Amino acid sequence: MADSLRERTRRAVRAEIAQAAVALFAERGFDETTVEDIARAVGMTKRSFFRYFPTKEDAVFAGTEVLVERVVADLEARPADEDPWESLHQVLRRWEEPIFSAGAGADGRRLVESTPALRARLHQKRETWRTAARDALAARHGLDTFTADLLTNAATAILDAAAQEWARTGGDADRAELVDRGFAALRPG
Amino acid sequence: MADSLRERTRRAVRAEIAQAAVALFAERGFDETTVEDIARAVGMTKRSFFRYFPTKEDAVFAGTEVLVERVVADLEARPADEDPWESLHQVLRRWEEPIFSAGAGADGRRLVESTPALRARLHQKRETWRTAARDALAARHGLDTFTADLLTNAATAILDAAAQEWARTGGDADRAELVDRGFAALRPG
DNA sequence: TCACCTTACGACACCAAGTGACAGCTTTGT
DNA sequence: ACAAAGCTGTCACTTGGTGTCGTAAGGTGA
Repeated sequence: MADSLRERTRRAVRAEIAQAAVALFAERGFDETTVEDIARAVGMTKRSFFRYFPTKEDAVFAGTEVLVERVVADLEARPADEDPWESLHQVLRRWEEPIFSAGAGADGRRLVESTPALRARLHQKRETWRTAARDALAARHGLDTFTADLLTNAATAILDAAAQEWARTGGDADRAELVDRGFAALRPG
Repeated sequence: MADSLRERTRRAVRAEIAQAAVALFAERGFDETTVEDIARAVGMTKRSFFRYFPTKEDAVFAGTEVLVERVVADLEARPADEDPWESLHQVLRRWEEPIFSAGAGADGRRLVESTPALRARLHQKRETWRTAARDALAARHGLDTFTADLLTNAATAILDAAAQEWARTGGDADRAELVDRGFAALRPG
């Protein structure tokens, strides 16, 4: 069974913890919330919290793990003769939202945007999928590593700028449109 | 006196701590070195270490504070009618080295490049000067915030790619040339 | 020179994030 | 039904980081 009861329960518990954590963070702030608070909120020990998440920060980014594979898969599903930049554009346009906030909804986004520790963790997470995307891009289009790095880094630069603008406007900005503008502006050539 | 004896000794002590810290980190690894180890190495208490640096990570980035002002000053010294992208290019080409490693030499660079906690902190530091650079750029060239963010983010994307390539080649790559290539490739238009 | 004030330091106590080890309970596979 | 595997609480421990206090030293003005 690829999906045993144990695994399902575990995922459910993880999700419950994550939800409680984000709620508490949004209410009291990240630093003002202790891991014990979160654990108690879902009826477990501090120790058990760390059996579901490696760090306090990670509770906000629950469910991101699959993202990497999906983005890479999408990247590899694009026509091989397509402009690499265009491939990145199309794929990231689709995954912009989950990549940006890593799955914690609008609350989570605001939270991440306003908490340095979480921003730092987000960057770390990004590095993971960026490496994967870089390798996929390099393999599919025969790019050297520097160029592949350059393109994927630039792509995340666009995502960041869109996220910043979104945060600045209080959540009103059309992020997809901003991403389009960014990709148009930085198109290599 | 803008430069009293107190201030000078303080700077000297800071530098000494930083040096000891980087040395220990390079020798034993970041996680394997405790703050007390560093403090003892320079003959002080853990408590006093934290009177010179807010966090353990920051010991590696000693002397970065001035960088922000200098980069901004350079940015504002560029001709006002110059292409903003070109201004960024010229300025960052000059400051690429200190910005990248934040002043701890080649050892420090390798250290940062290979230690997730330090990479995270570096990104945070970057955000500081990026914000400043963004504001300066926006003010000088009358750009909207999104465009200014986009350009500065892209610029750091280039710096990152160059740093990654540099690390990959074991320190042989000509970073200035890579930066030039990056700026040429992503030139907006 | 003497009194004054600021600064730096050590010492101590404390909190929170993680980690390791152990013991007991429940679930699963056979 | 039974053993292996998984989850949990409990306890002890390390480490990064902070607040407080007492005190010694250095710099400042009369």
